[in-house]
Parts: sequence; C-alpha cells; structure tokens
Amino acid sequence: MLLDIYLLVGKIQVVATTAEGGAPSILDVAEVLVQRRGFNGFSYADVAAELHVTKASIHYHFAGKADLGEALITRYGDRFGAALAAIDVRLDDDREKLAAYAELYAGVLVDDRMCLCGMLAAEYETLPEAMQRAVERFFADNQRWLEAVLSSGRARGTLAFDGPEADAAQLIVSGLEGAMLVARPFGGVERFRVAAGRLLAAFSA
Amino acid sequence: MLLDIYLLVGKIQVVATTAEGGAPSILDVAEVLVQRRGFNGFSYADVAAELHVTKASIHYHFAGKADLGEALITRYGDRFGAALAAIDVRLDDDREKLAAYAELYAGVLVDDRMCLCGMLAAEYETLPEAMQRAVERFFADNQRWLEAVLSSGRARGTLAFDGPEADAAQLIVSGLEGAMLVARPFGGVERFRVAAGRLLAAFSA
DNA sequence: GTCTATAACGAGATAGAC
DNA sequence: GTCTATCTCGTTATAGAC
Repeated sequence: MLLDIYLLVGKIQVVATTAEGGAPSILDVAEVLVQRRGFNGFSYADVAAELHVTKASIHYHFAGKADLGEALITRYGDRFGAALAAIDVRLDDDREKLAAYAELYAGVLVDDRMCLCGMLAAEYETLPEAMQRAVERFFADNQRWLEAVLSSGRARGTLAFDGPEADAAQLIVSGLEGAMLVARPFGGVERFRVAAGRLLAAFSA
Repeated sequence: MLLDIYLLVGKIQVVATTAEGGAPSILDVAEVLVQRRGFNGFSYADVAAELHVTKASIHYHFAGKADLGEALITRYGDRFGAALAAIDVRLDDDREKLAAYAELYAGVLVDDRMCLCGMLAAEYETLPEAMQRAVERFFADNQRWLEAVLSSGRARGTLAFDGPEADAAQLIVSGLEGAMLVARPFGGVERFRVAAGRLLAAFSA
C-alpha cells in the first residue's frame, strides 16, 4: 500500500529554519512569515523585530519588499529543486518517489506553514510581476519533475493512470497544494495525510 | 464518462455580481475583491471607489473590516448552501451531483476569482477569530454534503471508493480548492477542468 | 445614509551619522 | 552593516455637519 511506503520514507527537508545551523537570516525569518501569514500579511517591521535589528537594516540587504519576495521564491525553488534531485538519487521506485514528494509537502505543513508558492498563488494578483513569474516557474518545475516520474513509472509498470502524464501531474500538484491549504484551518496534518495518501494510491499500478 | 456529464450540467451560480440584477452592493464589491486579492489585499477605499461613495459610508454599514469579512463569509456560505440544495433538488444521480459540485467551483474560477473560503484559508492565521470560525463552518458544511452524496452513491452502486466517506470527501474538497488555487497563476481554467475531471472520475463506479 | 474632515497608526522607504 | 530620524503614503476608524 502506497500510504505505508509514504509514511516510511525518510525526511528530505524543504524547510530550513536557519541557513546551516547558525543564526536565522532575513530570508529565513521572512520565509516563515510569508508561509504562515502571506506576502501581504507581514512587514519589514516583523522581520526586523524577530532579528532584533531595525527596518533600515533590512532595507540595506533588500532594497524593497519586491526584491525580498523575489529572493524568497528563488531560494525556495532552489531548495525544492535540490530536494527533488535528492529524491532521484536516493530512490529508484517511482511510487516511492511520489510518496517522498508528498512527504516534502507534509514536512512544511507540520511546521504550520503553507507551501510558499501555494500561499503566493492565492495572492498572485497583488504580487509584483517578477514575483508572479517566479511563482509560475516553481509550478512549471514541479510539473516537469512529476511528469518524468509518472512517465518512468508507467513505462516500468509500477504506476498506472489514464491520459497524458501532464494531466496526472496537474492533479497531483493541485491535490497536494489544496490539501495543505484546507488542512491548516480544517483538519490539520491528519487531513493532509489522508488526502495525499488517497490521491497517490490512485496512481499505483 | 464523468467528465462529459460534468461539462453538460447546467450552471448553478455561486457568484452574484449584483444582488438581484440591481446595483452592486458593498458585499458584492467586497466579495470579488477578497476573492481576487485576498482579505489583506483590499481596503475600504477600494470598495468605496468602486461604488462612488466615501469610506465613511462603508463604515456606516459595516463598522469594521472584521464585520464586513464576517458578513461576507456568511452570505457566501448561505449562497453555497442554497446551490447545494438546488443540486439535490435538480439531480438524482450522485455522480452528476459531484459533477455539478465541481461546476460550482468552475463557475467561480472563470470569473477570475478564487473560492472565497479557499482564499481565506490561505490568510487564516491573520483573520479575526469570528472569521476563522466562519471559514471552518464553510468547510464543515461542504464536507457534510459531500459525505451524504458519497454515501448515497456507494449504496446505490453508482460511486465506488475505498474507506470512509469522510476521507473521500476530504480529497474532493482539497483537490478542487487546490486546482482553483494553482489554476489562476498556472494553467488557467483548462487546468482546473482537467484536474477536476480526473479527480471525480476516480470515484465513478 | 452620505458627506467632509481628521485623527491615529503602521507600512515602505530614504538620508546620513556611526 | 547597523543605527536614529524622518518622510510619505495608505489604511482603519471616528466626529459631526448636511
């Protein structure tokens, strides 16, 4: 059963509280604030207070909020991409890869965070254009990775589904993002695990 | 095929641009603003400008933003509930009911809106408590209706799925909310229809 | 019920000393 | 690279005239 595998898979972190065990950086603090409260729900003052510095100091490193936001998505996307590459190295079975992919999301949710780009997807219309483009890239990258896994799994006979890989990949991204979105106000991590488990089970051959 | 039915089902509106064909009300304008930009992404000034009145006039009807937000969710939930009741009256087949449910979401998305409570789910942590409770009620009501449909469909042999109705209902809500969330920045209504169609097809007996 | 006026506050941002 | 000080603007909200 896919759900069992999924629960056994070791954690590959997307969440980084601190850069490498040191003091949290501006990006670390801003990231968790955006994931919990949204880009329109936090301010330079929030970041500054958390780091015990002044707002002016934050402006020295990131001239404007749009710059900070862009850097946030880039770093998140890079870290996510690295986690996907690590999955490719560590696991061979495509069902296990999908389970590990879902676990990436779960690891974010248990920290009471929404996926950064899921959160920004909600606020999409209010974002500076550079941030909008960066959010699109994030989803495109996820889509590409999932299509490769789905294609491989189908060829090897470990995954089964109708229609193009692209359609199946869309459902997986949507399902996991939606499960995170709804789980925070309603149902919690348990709800996420149920939805993710059922979702992926539908692709197991 | 479920997808075909789903495309043929007539529209039951959740979106109301104007109350009943008259001039748009404060709630009408505020609703679309929240659905497009989020609760933290609009202001009294935006509503006032759209209605060609002053901010003070809005405060006369809704003393604070929290009051406006609460009224918004209540009305949306009532309208959604009425749409679900209308589906129950109009349709008998539970597969068609699920398709009509998905079409409710699609009707919101084509107007470039996110589900009101999906949007508020993202901003959940920043909302006044009364609004948080109202968002939870919305999801609980959806959950309840879906469970009844799933239960009936399984008993009649038109729907098939493993495990409790509650788990299946969670996946449906999550999948549709997520498909809406991601579709706006990435993929559009086409993406939503693909994801929704595949999602519901998995429940067809 | 809508207006003008304004208060009170916070957000994003900059200048310039240290 | 961080600070103090300040500026400008938008936002929520209220007082009181019409």
